[in-house]
Amino acid sequence: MDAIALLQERGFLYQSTDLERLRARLAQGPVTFYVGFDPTGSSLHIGHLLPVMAMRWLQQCGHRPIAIVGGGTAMVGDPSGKSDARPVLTVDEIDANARAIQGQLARFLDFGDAAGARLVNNADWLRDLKYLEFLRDIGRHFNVNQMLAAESVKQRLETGLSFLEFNYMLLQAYDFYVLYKDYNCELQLGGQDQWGNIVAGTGLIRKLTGKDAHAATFPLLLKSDGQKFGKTASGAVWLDTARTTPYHYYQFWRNIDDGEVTRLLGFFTALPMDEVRRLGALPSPQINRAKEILAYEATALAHGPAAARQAYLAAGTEFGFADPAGAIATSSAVAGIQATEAAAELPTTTLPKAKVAAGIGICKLLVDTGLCPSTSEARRLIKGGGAHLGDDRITDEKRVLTPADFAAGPLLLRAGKKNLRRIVVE
RNA sequence: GGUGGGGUACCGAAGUGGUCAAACGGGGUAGACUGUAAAUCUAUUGGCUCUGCCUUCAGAGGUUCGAAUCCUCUCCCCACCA
Repeated sequence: MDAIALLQERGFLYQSTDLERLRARLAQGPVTFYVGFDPTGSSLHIGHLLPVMAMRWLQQCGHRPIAIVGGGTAMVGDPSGKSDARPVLTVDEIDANARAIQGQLARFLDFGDAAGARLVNNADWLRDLKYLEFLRDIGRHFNVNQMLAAESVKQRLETGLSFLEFNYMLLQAYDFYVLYKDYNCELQLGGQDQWGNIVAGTGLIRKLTGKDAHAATFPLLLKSDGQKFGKTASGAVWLDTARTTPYHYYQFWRNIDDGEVTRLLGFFTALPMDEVRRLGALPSPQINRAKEILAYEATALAHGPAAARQAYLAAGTEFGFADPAGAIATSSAVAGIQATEAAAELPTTTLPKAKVAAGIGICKLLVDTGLCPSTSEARRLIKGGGAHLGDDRITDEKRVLTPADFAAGPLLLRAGKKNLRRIVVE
């Protein structure tokens, strides 16, 4: 299949170097391409996912992904599209982060055999750079006037940026050159805010080798109201299950705006596009089925079908299923899950018997279960009428739970509509 | 290096001796309405053993009955000049 057509149809392409040449090159045979990831955190989040999905498609089309973690560049800081410089990390932190990130990428990409995806750390060639040699061989090819014209730099010129940050473009261009030279990497992909840095790379390659490399960018993912995508209440939605449970991951996708459904199905699921368009166009209440499918598919990709199934059942048990009769056709595996098999896969907290016998304050319980970050927050929640025990609203913040409360079995403690915890005594 | 202006809660931004846990906006959370949506409206938004107490206004000292507000030193940022 024409990889360009596929990416275009799914909405992945924002801008690129000569598209027809790129298309022709991709049709010719396997192309090695790369995307840079920032190792300043130990986990990817949903904001990183768009490039990852694009890499996945390209790999399935027979091309070879390189994920490069900026171990060297992370020690510098990047002005692109950010109002502030990045934090500077130690070598050990960066290495640990890189390993964690590779583990997450492995769920989406095949790192398997020699022809599989690769993870490369640019520290391998940046750390030993000699300044004078770099200036002489690389620096001479950069025109400061052009660099200043780059949008990412322009913005920072208003607040000021250091020479060190300004150099980021050279380093990223150099990365591309090294990959081109040593890894036969012909294509760089990145967010649209990276465009300046990316074409700096193709420019450098042309000057140094006379050859043309390719480049393309992804659109910036924003919610329809212009807010940043992938942020929720508790911050980013992470791929690390310790930070964002599969259930919450599922819930993030399940609660997406109506208007985003088509776009997100295209980006974050592997469903055929005609189905994506059909699902995204579903009218008012049925659109919820499309969101369930999106949530299931996205969770299955990130955490596996078993976790996705559990999340789907847990959420459905709590909030109801959008299409229990299966009236809406879909090729998604979610169709095979019977709503009736809904087991209570709810997040559960177990309390020791002795603790309950002594009586446990409701505020303390809210905090212990992780539903509230502090006692004050728990009190506020209760005052605001957002705390429920089963179907009963909790009105007394001093309420103490005793064994009698558990006589009828496990209790369901809820903070707001969407956060709940099953409480079991043993 | 010089001169001037700044560093306030999640972010932006008021406050310039007591009435300041600190206006206002954004963001978050909760409630109502709904479709586990959006929009809207309302409440809330440092912590706690909560009619009170404790810790916050870059950091460290000091003045004062009392400081985010005054003084001293330190660190960082910005603008202009060199």
